[in-house]
Amino acid sequence: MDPSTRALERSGHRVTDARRTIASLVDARVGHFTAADLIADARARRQSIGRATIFRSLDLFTDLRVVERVDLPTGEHAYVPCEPMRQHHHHIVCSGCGRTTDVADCGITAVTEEASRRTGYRIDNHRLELFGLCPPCQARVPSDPRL
Amino acid sequence: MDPSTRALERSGHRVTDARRTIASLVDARVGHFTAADLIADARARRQSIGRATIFRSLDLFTDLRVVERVDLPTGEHAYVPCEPMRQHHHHIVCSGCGRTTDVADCGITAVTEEASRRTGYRIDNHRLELFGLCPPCQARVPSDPRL
DNA sequence: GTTTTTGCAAACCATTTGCAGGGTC
DNA sequence: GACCCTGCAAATGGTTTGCAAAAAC
Repeated sequence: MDPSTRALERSGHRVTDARRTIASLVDARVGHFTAADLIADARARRQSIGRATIFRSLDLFTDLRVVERVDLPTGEHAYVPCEPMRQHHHHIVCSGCGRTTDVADCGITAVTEEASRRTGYRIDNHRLELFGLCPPCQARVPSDPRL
Repeated sequence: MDPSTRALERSGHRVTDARRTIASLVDARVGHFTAADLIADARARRQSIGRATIFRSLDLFTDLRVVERVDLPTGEHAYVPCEPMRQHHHHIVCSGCGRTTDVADCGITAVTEEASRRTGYRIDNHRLELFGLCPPCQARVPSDPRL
């Protein structure tokens, strides 16, 4: 059974056709995607799922940590598939192909502690998103910043 | 002359009533605010400014680095007033009062380098946002996580 | 059988655009 | 006077909601 379905069951949510379909659309995706992308995917597959259901399921999957929401530099709201196991991590988003890679804590704790020391804030939460080019995209276009 | 106006002049943009008004609305704000907030503020002051002008001016002020856009954990798009001088910095947003404080590089460069080493990505850009409680808000509510 | 979920359509909200008139340099 | 900027209203795009029917447990 796939992780999304298992997450649904464990959390007491119902396993429905729509949710199964959406989970498989998410699995088929490479890199980040938007709700609109999934809506288009569903239509392309001729699997009719209401727009509202897509949004509702993405919310649910976000709660279950099957996906995570990221805000792209453009302000667009996107989602990335996400290992539910991993506790705390960040995403590197490739601006070439959109693929994302998770990275665990790389010393960010030291940064938040330093910031806290400097400002007196009690820091409860942070968001770190990294943007760049993944190795294949670097190889493909060594010098061209677009794609 | 206030910094926003100076920024307009230096950049060759016209200094208009609408822009002056919006600059003063921004100055009057404490903490982060949305475009909708400014629209409401303008209406409250009975200074009629078209919605479109607010959006256009906020875009312009963002380019001029008079304000900066942040994405709140809720996904809301907000703006924070911002020292145009400071080159690279991040924001700490208080979840109590919304106030924000700038912090310069606190070792984040080491983090991005480490992430790059681990993943092979060429990291071009990053976004770090910190959320927590500012000192006054900690004092006001030592134990209550809300406000 | 009860409760949750879906699909639809409409509502909603934030943001953008086209364009004619008005203001700034 | 030329060009930039504004306001308006309409278009747009993304997201949410109410509700009755359908599905899951």
